[in-house]
Amino acid sequence: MDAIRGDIRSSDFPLTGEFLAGRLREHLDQDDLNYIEGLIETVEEHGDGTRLLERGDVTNKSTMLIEGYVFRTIESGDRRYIVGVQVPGDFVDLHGFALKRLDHSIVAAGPVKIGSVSHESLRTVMQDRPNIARAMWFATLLDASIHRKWIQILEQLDAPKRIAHLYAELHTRLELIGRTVPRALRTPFTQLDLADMCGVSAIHANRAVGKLRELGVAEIRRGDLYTDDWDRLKRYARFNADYLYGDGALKLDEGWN
Amino acid sequence: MDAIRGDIRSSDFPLTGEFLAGRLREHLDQDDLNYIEGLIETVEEHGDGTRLLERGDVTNKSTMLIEGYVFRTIESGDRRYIVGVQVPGDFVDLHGFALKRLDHSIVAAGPVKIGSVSHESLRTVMQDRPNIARAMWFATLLDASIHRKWIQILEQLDAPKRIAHLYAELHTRLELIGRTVPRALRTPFTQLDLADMCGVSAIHANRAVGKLRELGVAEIRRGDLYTDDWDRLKRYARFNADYLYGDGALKLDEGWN
DNA sequence: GAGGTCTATTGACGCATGTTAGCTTTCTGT
DNA sequence: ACAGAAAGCTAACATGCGTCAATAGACCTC
Repeated sequence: MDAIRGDIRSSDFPLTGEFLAGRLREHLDQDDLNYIEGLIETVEEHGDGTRLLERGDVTNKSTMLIEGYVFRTIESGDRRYIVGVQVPGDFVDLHGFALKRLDHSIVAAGPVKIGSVSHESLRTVMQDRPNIARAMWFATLLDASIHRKWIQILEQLDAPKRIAHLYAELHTRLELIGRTVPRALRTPFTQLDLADMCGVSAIHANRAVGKLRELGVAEIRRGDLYTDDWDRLKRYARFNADYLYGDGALKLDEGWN
Repeated sequence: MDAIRGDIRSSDFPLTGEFLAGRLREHLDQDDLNYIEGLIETVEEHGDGTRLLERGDVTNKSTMLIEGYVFRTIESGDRRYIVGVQVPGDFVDLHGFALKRLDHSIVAAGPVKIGSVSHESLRTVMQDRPNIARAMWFATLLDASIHRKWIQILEQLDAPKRIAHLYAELHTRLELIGRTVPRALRTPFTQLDLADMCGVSAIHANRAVGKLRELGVAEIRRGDLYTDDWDRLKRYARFNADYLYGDGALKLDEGWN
């Protein structure tokens, strides 16, 4: 009975477009970006814990995250497993456009602002805007690359390094959309959230946070991470940003049409 | 210096087409399937351990697995982490078509037969054959769904259940392309392979295999699994096949064009 | 500002898993 | 048939992590 955790406040204020389309920006021209902005039919704000999409749902629209973080979760037994995190500018359920049902749920981590695009509009995009269609496929391939890295992390690292790697990844992803502050990374994650992302118990996540503090790698308080030395943290987590394709990874020079 | 493990024998015998395109089959008509068959320019056989594609490679062709198994691997330090397995009919590097470099390597697990399609041909497909383009996007989305399940498995299950889940998944995937035998599942996997897929040490993989035997869930000998009761094995592994989208998961009724 | 709830923290104990070492079985090539 | 190599197996001990129990701090509501 945690449904009340969510707090829904619809709104329809205009988009600035400033952060719209996130990672897709770098692969699209202004005309394409305006086109995408025009696709967004509704914008909503939701509170922490709101269940935005449910595993098994059949949808007729796709969701873009504009502000905040969301978790991709799979519930099994009475536990929750977080299998992914999205940052502003990410489409969270493009796969719901091509696949019938969703294989996992989408839950707000902290307050979020989301935009919706109807699948009808997306079908038009696929037909008329090959550049945008290509960028959307790219976005889902990037998610898959991140999934593979998470698999490797779970196979390779212990709990403290997993947590450090998570923050290193988020820091780089936020950097790519111009959203970092110098010596910190602010998130609404609880230690239980960290535990569910790293596949350990909440108590062990607490131990891991303590170890990062003890080692002087980072201080994590109520989800916010503080560090004087991102390079050291990234070295500690064996972080290598290649899998995020930050250098313009699309084969732009070889358009499909 | 394990390079000698691979044994390369080129060949150009004709395709039967019988198992071609695997999971894509169910979403395409005969005309589309013939078209795909025509795309395959070369067919090769390779021996166990052959490194088919290297992390960081920039490719100008994509590879379809026709016979055998391949691993998606990431090497780090002196260890290997297996982040995915493909079965016959799977494209193994469609992402290399849209992304510049590969984020992981592809290695033959046992002898394999592979076909190659040039990216030039794929660009034509994207332009002229929306049905096939859609099916290919679907294939990469299905891979992402499987990745998410692996993340959950690593977060949730202990080593014996991970191994059972792996075989349950492969059994279902092979069933979907009509390639199962009644009470067994034959693979060329060593216990070290199982360990690298499950994120445990080889010795612990051995313990886990022993436990499955002891419990009467399954007998695994040199990669081949034998069981009298697949349902029991799947219950033990908490396996639920939804994430494999075996029921015709594409939104066929809503074509893009 | 008092009470309640969620979150963070600590300690004790047990199980899962890693590491090292050595041994046995099976495969492979000659 | 033989020898070497690869794979599988077993035991002993160390560490990571889970569980339970209890407490402390932070935030919210009234």
